[in-house]
Order: sequence, then C-alpha cells, then structure tokens
Amino acid sequence: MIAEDDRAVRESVTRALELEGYTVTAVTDGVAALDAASGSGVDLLLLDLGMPNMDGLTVCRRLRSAGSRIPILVLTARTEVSDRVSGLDAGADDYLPKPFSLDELLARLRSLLRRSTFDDTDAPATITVEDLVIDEAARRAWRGERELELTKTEFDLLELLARNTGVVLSHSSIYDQIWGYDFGPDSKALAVYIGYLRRKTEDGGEPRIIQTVRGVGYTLRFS
Amino acid sequence: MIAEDDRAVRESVTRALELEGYTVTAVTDGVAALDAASGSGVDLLLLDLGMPNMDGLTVCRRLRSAGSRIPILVLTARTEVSDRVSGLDAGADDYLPKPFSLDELLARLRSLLRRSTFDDTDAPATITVEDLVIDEAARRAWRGERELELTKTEFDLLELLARNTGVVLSHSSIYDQIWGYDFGPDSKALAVYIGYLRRKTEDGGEPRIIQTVRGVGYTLRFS
DNA sequence: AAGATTCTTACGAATTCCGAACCTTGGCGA
DNA sequence: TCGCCAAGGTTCGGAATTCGTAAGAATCTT
Repeated sequence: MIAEDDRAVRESVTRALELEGYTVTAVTDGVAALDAASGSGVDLLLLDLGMPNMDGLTVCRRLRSAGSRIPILVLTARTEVSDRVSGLDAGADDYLPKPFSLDELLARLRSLLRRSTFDDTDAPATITVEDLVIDEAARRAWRGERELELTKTEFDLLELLARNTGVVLSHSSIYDQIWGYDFGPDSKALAVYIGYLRRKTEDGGEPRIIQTVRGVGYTLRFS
Repeated sequence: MIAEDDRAVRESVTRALELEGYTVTAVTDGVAALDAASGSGVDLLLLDLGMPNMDGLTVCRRLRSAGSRIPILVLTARTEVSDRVSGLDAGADDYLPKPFSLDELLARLRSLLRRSTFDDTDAPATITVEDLVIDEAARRAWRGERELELTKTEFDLLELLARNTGVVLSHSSIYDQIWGYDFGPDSKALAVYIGYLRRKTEDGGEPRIIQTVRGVGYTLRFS
C-alpha cells in the first residue's frame, strides 16, 4: 500500500510497482492509511511523512502501538538527519529520501519483504483473490475496502471456495467439507448459503465472483 | 560487531557505541568478519563494503546462504544507486552512506535491533494492545491507567487472547491451553470467565475488546 | 471460619441454521 | 422460435444452537 498525497509521485510509483507484479492500494491521507493498514491484507506500507489529516509519523506510531508488525518504508522530502532519526524511532523499518530512484525503492522494498516473509514460520495467513481478501486466522474477509460480516458457515464456505480459486467444487464435495456429510439431494442448504455470500460480496455493486457451474457445482472466479 | 578496515572510522564508531552502552567487537577484514559473525554472540553486524581478503558483499551473501539472520547494516563510501541495490539484494538489512552522522547510525542501529528482538518469538516482557497493557512477568494488567485485578485463570485467559491479538481462538484450543483439557461441550466455564474479563476490562466505560465469534470462539480485537 | 476462586447449572435472549414453498433461468427438443 | 422442465435462486419462519449472566455449590487460601 502507498500513502502519499502528491498525485504525481503516488501514481508513478503505483504504476511502477504494478508493472513489477505487485498489487497496490493507494491512499492519500493519514487517516485512510491507518485504517487500511490496520486490517490485514497489506504486506508493506510506503508512507509519506507530510500528509493531510494525520502526519506520517503519527500513523507509524499508532500502527506500532497497536501491535502491527507490517514493514513500513518512509518516504520524505525532508533530508535532515533528525527527521530520519525520528522516523526510525517512530517504528519505521526504513527510510528513503526524495527524490529517489525507482531501482533503489524496489531494492529496499524487496529487502523488507524478504525479511517479513522470513518471519512467517507457518502458512500464509491470508488468501487474496483479486479484490477479495480473506484472513483465515482472524476469520475476517474484505471485498476491496469493505469488510464482510460473515457467519461461521458463510465464512467456512467462502474460505473453501477461495482456497480452490478457479477449481470447480461439486455439490457433494462442498457438503462433505463444510457440513461433514451430504444432505439429501433435494436439500437447498448450499444454494441458500451461496445466496447469502453473493448478496454480501456484491453488496457494493462489485462483479460476481461466485460462479455457478450448472449440473456440477460452484467455483470462485472472475469473469 | 564492526567490520571496517579504515582505522579512523573503526575506532571512532567503536568508541561511540561503547559510550552508548553497547559491547563492540572490531575486525578489519572480510574473512575475520565472516568467521566471527558465523558464531553466535553477535547481535548486529556493521559491515564495510571495501575490505581486504573478502569483499563485504561476499560476506553478506555467505552469511545469508549459511542461514544466518543476523541484522546487517552496510557502510560504504560508494554512493551510486547500483551499489545500494546490490547491497540490499545481497541480504543486508540496511544501508548507510559515508560520511554518516553518529545520530543516524545510532537510530538505524536501534531500528534494526528493535526489529530483530521483535522477531524473537519468546517472551516480550509486556504485551500492549491499544490501551491494554499486560506485564507477563509481574502478572499484572492495565486498561489505560486503571489496573485490573485478575485471578489466576482470568489472567491466563487474557494473556492467551492478547498473545494472539486479532486471531480467533476456538473454544477447544482455549480449553486446551488454559485448562489442559477440553471440558464437556456443555460446560459454560469459558463463557463465565469471558464474562468476568469483560466486566473488568469495560468497568470504566471502555469499548469492548474481547469479541465473540459465534460458533467458533473468541478473539481480542478493537473494532 | 471467612473469603476467594473455580466451575456447574438454569434460563432467557440472540443468532444461526435449514426445510419448504415458490420463483427464475438456461438448455434442449420440436 | 417456442415452450417445457430441471437446475438453481430467493424468501420465510420455526427449530436448534449458541451465548451471556445470575445464582450457588464445591474447593482452596488465608
């Protein structure tokens, strides 16, 4: 995620990162940065110091005091040593003075990401499919910025589909994995839950991601 | 540990760090650096790139390929972007161009050390989640300024939840970790303790931090 | 013996589940 | 092109689960 109010910088960095294959979310003020980075689904934060609403340093401190360990790379036009010091002491992981070269940004970014993925001893905590993000540990899910409020069965079902993105799951295999047994062939329970999920995932006008495969089952896929 | 062949830099940095209370070992060439840093007992490596016997970048790569995760801060006179990039890609954690100010060196050093001690999965002395502070050693807890008076089981439960902030813990996993075994599925013991903790953590009108995840368990989270 | 602490039980409240009835859609043969 | 019909979608509401809390018994501490 990039938090930067200067449109030129924000857009050029976003474009460059996307070319490199990263998925980028851009925000333009401190409060939005704090909000978005507080949830999961953000792997690294590029943070400008001078932003409206909330100063970058404050965002940094807030995130750290909330226990977030997300890697933070601070961007700033200020070049005084004292600024760097306060940035690092606020909990930033690295510091890059403007103007910076794209190569250096990418290198520092790789370095931070390599370090943070090292930390993850176990399986990836989140599944990301386009704008759908599922945090398995927290049992929370987002479509874009919007958090979905899911009941147990709804979450289990969405997680199952997301773990098998692009794969068609048959009715009976879904019944097996969610309920542990197959209901009668005339049970509409699964259809009901697919309905719930579709309503909740498309509530903001987003395109459909849960596709019906007639005569077979369902699959999670963009189309 | 500092690896630096220029005597003036080596000695002044050593002296400054010792004044700050660090214990410093100094070596003057790449082979010695690799040897000393391969063992344990070194918390952080200040590495000059231009050294006799073995180049700093090579030291860096060797250490990383041997699985060492020691924080490495690269010092160099070279200022070209390509040097920075190759340094970071060789596995360095941070980069400081000469000449550097002592203040900045110290700040980056603190940042790296904080990061690496963070990584230690074992006991941080206190857990902080927003305005909730838990001192594990003293077995005391505060919500804001107010100290919570907790019984043994209450404290254990709150600590468990706080160690897993944002993660949903299932009933059985909580029973396992707090009581050592699962009570019957119709025991309400857990619900009762959750109730006690909620009463005590919300006594001053604070917002709820212990959330129930229906059908699954509980999680500690702000929302 | 008094007080704390742990844990069970009982019951009300809230949520979630899912069968059933009815509606919509898509594929297919005439 | 039309109409049929089976598969899938939607809605409703009672049943079943799950949760929260009060009251109190059992056990441990001081």
